[in-house]
Amino acid sequence: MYAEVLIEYPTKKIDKYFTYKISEHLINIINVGMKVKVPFGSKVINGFVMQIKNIYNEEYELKEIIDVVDRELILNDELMRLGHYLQEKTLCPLISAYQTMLPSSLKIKDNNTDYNYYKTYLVLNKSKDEINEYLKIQKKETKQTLLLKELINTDKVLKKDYASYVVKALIEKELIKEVKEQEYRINKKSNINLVKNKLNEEQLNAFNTIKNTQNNTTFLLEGITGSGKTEVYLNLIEDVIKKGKTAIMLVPEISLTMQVVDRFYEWFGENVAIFHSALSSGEKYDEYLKIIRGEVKVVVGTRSAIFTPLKNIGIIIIDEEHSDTYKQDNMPRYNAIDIAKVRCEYHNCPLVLGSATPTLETRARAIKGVYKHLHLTKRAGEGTLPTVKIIDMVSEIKKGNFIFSDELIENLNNILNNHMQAIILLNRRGYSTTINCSNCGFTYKCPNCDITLTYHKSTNNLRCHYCGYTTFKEEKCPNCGEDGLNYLGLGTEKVEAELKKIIPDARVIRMDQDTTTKKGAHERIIESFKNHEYDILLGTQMISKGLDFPFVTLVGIINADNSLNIPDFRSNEKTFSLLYQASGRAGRSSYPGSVILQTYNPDNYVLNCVKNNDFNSFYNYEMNIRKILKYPPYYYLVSLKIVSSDYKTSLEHATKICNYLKNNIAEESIILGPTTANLFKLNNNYRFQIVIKYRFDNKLMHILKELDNIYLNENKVNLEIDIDPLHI
DNA sequence: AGGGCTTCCCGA
DNA sequence: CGGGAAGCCCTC
Repeated sequence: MYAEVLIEYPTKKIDKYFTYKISEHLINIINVGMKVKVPFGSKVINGFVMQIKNIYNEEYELKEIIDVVDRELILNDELMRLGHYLQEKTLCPLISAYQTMLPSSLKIKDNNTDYNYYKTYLVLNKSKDEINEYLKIQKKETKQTLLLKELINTDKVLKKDYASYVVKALIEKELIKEVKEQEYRINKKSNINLVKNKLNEEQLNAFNTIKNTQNNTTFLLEGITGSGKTEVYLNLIEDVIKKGKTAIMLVPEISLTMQVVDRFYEWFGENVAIFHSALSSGEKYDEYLKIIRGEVKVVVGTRSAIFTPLKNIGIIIIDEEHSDTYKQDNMPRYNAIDIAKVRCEYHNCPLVLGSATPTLETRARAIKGVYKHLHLTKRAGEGTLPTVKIIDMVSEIKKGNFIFSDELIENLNNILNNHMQAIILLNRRGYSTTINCSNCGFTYKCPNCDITLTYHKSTNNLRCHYCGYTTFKEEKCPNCGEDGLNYLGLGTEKVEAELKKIIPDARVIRMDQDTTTKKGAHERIIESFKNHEYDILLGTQMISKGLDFPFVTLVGIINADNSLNIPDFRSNEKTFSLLYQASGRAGRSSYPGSVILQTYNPDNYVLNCVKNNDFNSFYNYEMNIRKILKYPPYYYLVSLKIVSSDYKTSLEHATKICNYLKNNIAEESIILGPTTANLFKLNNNYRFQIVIKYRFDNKLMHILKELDNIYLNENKVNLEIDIDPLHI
């Protein structure tokens, strides 16, 4: 017997099958989809068995498969197919497709690590009668006799709960022994006192419509913030489980969605596996084992959870479907929504996309009838939508208010007096975004990237938010030596400092990338804010998503136009969704909420749509722009980035590729570029970009594949092709 | 990817 | 002529 093996080097150059002999003792063990250890060149490396064959015309002598890495963790038929789909759609090496589908703990180089987690228990080593006999002849009660009695009653106890010398003595007397049992690191039980909120009419309607669908329809569940989408999901999954099937639910970022996850544990307890990058590799391994052993019915996780090998899937739900975390921005550049569609087709089950602010693409499809459109227009429970007020910062600055408007301060003070809570959003971390010298014009810039460095006051250093370059800040200008350094631009750190000056009594907690680097930091911040240990939660966009705090009645948004000025065709959409979602954090319980939106463009259409809670108007306005400018959903996009450490090489190849495309792709398709990419210099690499806009182009994929192959063998230039990019 | 082998360039 | 860097090719 012979096996075709795909080697675990994620390079396109060796992304092909290598034939190995299967030795006698492995013939009945090795299966398609298994991970095996093989000799490759001078090394021993892991690979996946892709095919098994009976015959091989011996062109040259074959090597033998050394061993099987794991007998349980294998790619099933569905995942094997998905791998080919990924390769085809994203032009990635097949091996990287399979690598993203399996948790990283399975990619370890040496396979001597046992990821299984054991607990040691103590059990009796003799019959209970014998032990009773022994106890009778003991004169007095000791720790040893107590443990023996305990074991007569309960059969088994945890070793670590008892003093080691007691255990040791009893083991030496051969009265008890140790047993090791494999345990899962994460073990949650469902809540017996679970309160299930009654669904309102709209929720019930959505629930019933989806529940009664037995084919692979895609639904858009468009529900305003606080309309109780999660309750609909929970009921749907409960129903699917009743039917003996399983479910996957994707969320943007688990650490920010812990509130939702806890709700899942309450409902489904040990039937839930969670799956996200913040798990330790051991935890990840355990959760994966539960899934592969068929011990869980529900998987809740981030992007990569879409690949978990649940069998007999009855529904896939993607919450906050507009989130850009569903698209991976390195190889393979896949979108979890596309994968979900393929899997739903395979299992012939419904796909639910939920959001208050779906992407224009999704909504357009729903309106066209490609997806089934369901609406939740009312807040569940007692909540009402907040009132939004736009503040013109141009006139505030004339009054000397550079960061906070009078009205925001006044409202914050009211919040404190009424023992309520507030959220302040500023979508930029650090202290100030630029430091420059008023004397000579010097600006701190990243030596590797084409960007100014952000000043972080707490650590007194300057950082590049793209490549991580860090340097210390001098007291005087490093260029002219004068005392002329100015701090321009606003970050969360500075807002925090200002807030402490203006409202010294307020207890402020800041949440951004800098305060959440440690494991569990998100949860701690959210928990302590929920427990009202703080009055104000200040943070970047990570505080805008899905959080539910009943006492938050004010949301303040500083520099609401920040993200409008990013040069990307989606910046309006991103801004609308960020501000709308952030606003939705206010007034989620019986206390009415309000939102203060500070901007330098008070007349901006997008901001006024946020103010009026009017997604519909925003949608029509933005669709019109997309139509005129020929962007999605009217056109599809492909982005090609040409990257080289040498400026000239990069430009030359960009021009060459551009000409090649112009001569080969469909005439109606549009080519933009080559232009310098958004971050022209990144990590000392010069980046040019070409964008293709097309509607129908049956030659395009073939041409892209061809280009991709040509650039495999170029080592001075890299070509990165992104199909359906989220950003250009 | 990583190792081995070939090629090519420059100083002695 | 020799050595070292750079490029090329192979891995079942």
